[in-house]
Amino acid sequence: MATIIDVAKLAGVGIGSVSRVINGKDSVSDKTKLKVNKAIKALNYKPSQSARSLVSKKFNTIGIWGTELAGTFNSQTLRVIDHELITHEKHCLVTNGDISNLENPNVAIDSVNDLIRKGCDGIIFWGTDITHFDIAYIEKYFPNIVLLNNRIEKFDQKCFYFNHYKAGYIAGQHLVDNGHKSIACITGDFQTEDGRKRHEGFLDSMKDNNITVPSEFIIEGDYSFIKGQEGVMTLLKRNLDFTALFCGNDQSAMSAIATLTSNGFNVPHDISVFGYDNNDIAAFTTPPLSTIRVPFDGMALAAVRYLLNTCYDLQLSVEHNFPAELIERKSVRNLT
Amino acid sequence: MATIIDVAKLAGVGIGSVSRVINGKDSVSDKTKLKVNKAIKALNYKPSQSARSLVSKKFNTIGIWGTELAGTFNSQTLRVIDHELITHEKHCLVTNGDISNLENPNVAIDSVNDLIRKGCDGIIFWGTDITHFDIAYIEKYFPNIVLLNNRIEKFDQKCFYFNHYKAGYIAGQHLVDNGHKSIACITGDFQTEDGRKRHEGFLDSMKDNNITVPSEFIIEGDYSFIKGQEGVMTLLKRNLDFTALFCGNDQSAMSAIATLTSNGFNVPHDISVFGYDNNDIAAFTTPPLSTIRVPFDGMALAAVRYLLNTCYDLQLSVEHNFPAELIERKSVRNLT
DNA sequence: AAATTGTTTGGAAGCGTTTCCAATTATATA
DNA sequence: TATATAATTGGAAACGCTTCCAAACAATTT
Repeated sequence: MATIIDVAKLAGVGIGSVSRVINGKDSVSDKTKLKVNKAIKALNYKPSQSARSLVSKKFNTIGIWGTELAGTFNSQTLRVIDHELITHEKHCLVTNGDISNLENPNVAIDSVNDLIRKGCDGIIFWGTDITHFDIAYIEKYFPNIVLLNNRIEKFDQKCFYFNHYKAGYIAGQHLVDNGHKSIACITGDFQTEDGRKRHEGFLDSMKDNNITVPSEFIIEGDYSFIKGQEGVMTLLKRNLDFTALFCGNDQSAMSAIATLTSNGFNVPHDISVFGYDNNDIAAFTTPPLSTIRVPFDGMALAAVRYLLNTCYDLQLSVEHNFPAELIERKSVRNLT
Repeated sequence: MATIIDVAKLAGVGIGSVSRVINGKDSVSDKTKLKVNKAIKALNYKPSQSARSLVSKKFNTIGIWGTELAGTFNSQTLRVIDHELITHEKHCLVTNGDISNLENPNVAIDSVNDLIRKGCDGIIFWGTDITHFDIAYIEKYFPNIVLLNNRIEKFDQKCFYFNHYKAGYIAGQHLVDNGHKSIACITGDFQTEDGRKRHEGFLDSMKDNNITVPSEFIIEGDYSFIKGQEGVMTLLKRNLDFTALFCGNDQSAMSAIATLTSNGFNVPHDISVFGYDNNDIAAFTTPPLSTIRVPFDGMALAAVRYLLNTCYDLQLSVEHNFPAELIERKSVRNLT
C-alpha cells in the first residue's frame, strides 16, 4: 500500500503539498496539483482512514443504532440512509441495539459507546427502544445525534417523527365515515410511544363521534403477525359483535385478515379491517388493505440529512413535516 | 478523552504496561494489572480505534456488501450477522452495493474498495448481484471474503448457499404428489443464479413425472409483489387451464393469491399456490402459504463465523450444509 | 554469595496522516 | 530596479496506539 510519502517522492514534492491537493483546501499551484495527481494515479494511492481520523478526529462515518433493524420491514429505511451517506462519501456503521440483555441494564448505553469509540461522527437512533433518559445522557457528551421515528421534546429539532395521534384519528374517522359503529382493535405496542399515540388518536375519533369502545373490544398487540392472529382468536372467542377491526400495523392486519378468513368470515363483507404503515405488503393482502401511509423513507432521508449538516457543515435541505395520508383499498366495506 | 498516557501516569506505570493489560497478551504482574485497571476505570478510558488500527492494521470491523439490503425481507439476516459480530466485539460496516449506476461500470468494485479503504478486516458479499469476475478480481488483493447466498465454484469454501435446484425439485414434486398435472409458474429472477436454479429443479421434477409445462404457462418474475400480480393477470388473460401455481418466492406468491382471489378464484380450491423462502409473511397469507423453507439465518451465521475465523484466528464451528425443507400449509389442494 | 535463568518493565520508534510555521518563490507596486 | 506583498512550498510535530528491546527485578541453581 502506497503512503503519502511515496506519492510525495514520486511527484517530487513535499508531503504537505500532497495532503493539500488531496483535501483541496489550501492553495496549490496547478503545476504541483498535476504532478501529485499523476503520482496518485500511478501508485493507486488511497489515504488511510485510520491515520486521517487519528489526527483530524473525523471518521466520515455515521452510526445507526436501532432495534428496529430486527423488524422485518425496515430494510428500505436502511437503504435510504445508506444511499444518502454514499452520495456524500460517508459510511454507515450499524448496530442492532439489542437491549434484551437483562443482566446488564446499561446495554443500550454500552452499545452506543462502542459505536462512538469505533469512530463515528454522528449517530441515528432509530426507533423508540432507547429511553429518553439514556438519550439525554448520551447527548451530553455526544451531541451529534438524531432520532428517527421517535420524539423527545427536549430535542425536537433532532427528532424526525410522524404524528401518530393524528393518523390514528384519521383511521378511526374513516371507519366511522363508512358507517361503522362497532369497532374492535388490535393495537400497536403500548410499550412504544407511537403505539400509544395512534391508539389515543383512534379513541378520540370515536369519542368525537359518540361511539364507545368497550374494553373487551380492545386487544393489546405488539405489531407482530402472531399477535394479529391471536388477537382475532380472542375477539372471536369473546363472541363480540363488531363490523370493523383497526389494527396497529399492517402486519397484524394481514394476519388478522388471514385468521378471520380461515374462520369463515369474509373481509370486508362481514368484517372490515384497517391497517397502519402502508408497508410493502399492504397492497397485496387478500383483500388489499386500507391503511395509513407513514412516510418512512422521507423521514429517514430528512434525519440523515440533518445529521450530515451538523456533522460536516453541509447545507442539505431538511424536511420536518410528515403528514398522514389515508390509503383506501378494499378491506373496508361501506355500510351506509 | 483520556489517552493511554493519562492512564499510565495515573497508574504510575509505563505506557507499555498499560497496552499490555489492555490487550492481555504479554505477561504483566497482578500488581500492575490492578493499578492499570483502576486507572482505566477512573478515567473512563477507551482506546482509540483509529490509533490502534493505524499500527496494528486490524479494524475489528466486517463489511457487508449487498444489494439485498434493498429487499424488504432481509433485515433478519443483517440482525443475525450483527449479533454475532457484537458477540465477538466486532463492528459491522454496511454498504448497499447499488450497482444500477450505468455510467460507471465499476460501481461494484469501487464501492467494495471504499469499504476496504474505510477499514474492514473482511467482507461479506451478500447476494448474487456482484459478478464472478469482480469477485475474483477483488479476492486477489483482499482474500478475506465470504459469499452469502451465492456460489462461485472456485471459492466453494467461502460460499454459503442453498441448493436451490433441489428445493425447486421438491416443490414441483410436492405439487405432483397432490395430483396436480397442469402447473403454471411465476418464476424468480432469471438474472440471478438462484432464480434460475430453482426453476431448473422444478422443471426437472416435471420432466421426471412426464409432465410438460408449455412455455405460455411460465412467466418470468423478479421476486416482487408487483410481478406476482402482473403474472397472474397475464396468465388469466391467456385463458390457460392450470390447477397449481409455483411462485419464485413468497412475496410473488402472496400477491398472486391476492390477485387470484380478487378475480374470483378461490385458493386453494380452484387454484393451488406454492411459494418459496418461508419468510415471515408465509404463515399469514390468506390462506397460509405452503412453501420451501430457506434457512437464511443459519447461512448468515455460518458465513460470519467463517469470516471471523479467517480474520481473527478463531475456531468457531461453521455449518456448511443447509438442507431444503418443505413447509405444508393451506395453499395447496390435494386433488387425489 | 554468586551466577544463571526467567519475568516484568519503561519508553523509543513507528504507523500514515493533517496542520502548522518558517522559508521560498512569484507577483504587484513604487 | 528595489521593495512590499501574496502565493506556494517543505517538512517537523502531533495524533494515540502497538511493538520491540534493553534494563531492572525476581526466582532458581550452583
